[in-house]
Amino acid sequence: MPNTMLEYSISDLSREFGITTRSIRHYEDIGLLTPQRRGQTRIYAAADRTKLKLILRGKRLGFSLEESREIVDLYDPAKGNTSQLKHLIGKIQQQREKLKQQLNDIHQMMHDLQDAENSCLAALKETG
Amino acid sequence: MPNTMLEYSISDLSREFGITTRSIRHYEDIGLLTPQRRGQTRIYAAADRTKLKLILRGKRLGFSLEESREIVDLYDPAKGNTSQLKHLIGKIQQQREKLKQQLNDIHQMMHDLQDAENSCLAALKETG
DNA sequence: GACCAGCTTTACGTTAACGTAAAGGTAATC
DNA sequence: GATTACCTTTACGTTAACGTAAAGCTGGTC
Repeated sequence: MPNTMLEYSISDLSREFGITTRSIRHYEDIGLLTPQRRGQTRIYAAADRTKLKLILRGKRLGFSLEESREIVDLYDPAKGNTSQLKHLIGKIQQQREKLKQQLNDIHQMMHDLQDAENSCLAALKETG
Repeated sequence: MPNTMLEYSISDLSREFGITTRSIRHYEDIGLLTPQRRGQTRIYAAADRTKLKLILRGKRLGFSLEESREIVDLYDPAKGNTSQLKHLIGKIQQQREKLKQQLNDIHQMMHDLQDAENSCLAALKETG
């Protein structure tokens, strides 16, 4: 149902992603989403849905909405002149560096979890 | 200087990690750190420093302080009876699942960044 | 003994990201 | 035509994670 549709209501999206309509409207309030209107009712297109996915992925990675804006802006850039393009590539590289740091942190944490589990298992074997 | 020391002042730690003393005291307020005292002055041991590292790593991964508490609690657990140990292993597994989701998100985002960069580079070749 | 650097507590202020309530419009259904 | 199920706007409230200011103790130095 979700991916082949042409348009979505606000509750379609709220149901699909398990968030409130208030959140979706909030993202619009700060300019992260700009859905069409039919009368006064919001109509979301596939591109809006994609942006919402990017926002929520950002949230899972601990991004603020302003940080997610950078990601969303990369999704439909102005495609202007050369210097803008080079600026964009710079932004992309920045995001990469941030993700690399997070990858590093995750690996460290995974390692620590392994240590913790090992000592748990050892303690279990001692006790019997 | 940092790693071989026996004790640290609050400003030692704030300097090393680039955070304010207010933050460090805040972590103590909510029970994430419990340094010794000399008089009324806080004295931090290596274990406190390690906990602080865990907290800050959690922050970089978007963990709330309450979520980081789970990680810190894994670092020096009560090591009680069998059922507590099994509970602990459950917690560890939960953290692993969360990190796996984050790994997934990072890989997706890396992929998207690659796409974005490619279309930038393509646009640059057209123009230039 | 005045001064400074660094420590302390208390307490009110701030920002992000929504939650929640109030009041009302619209369109299909019983 | 009244109920139901959506949608809307406006606006005040809430929580986490500190920021910031005020006021004061403490130990060394000029």
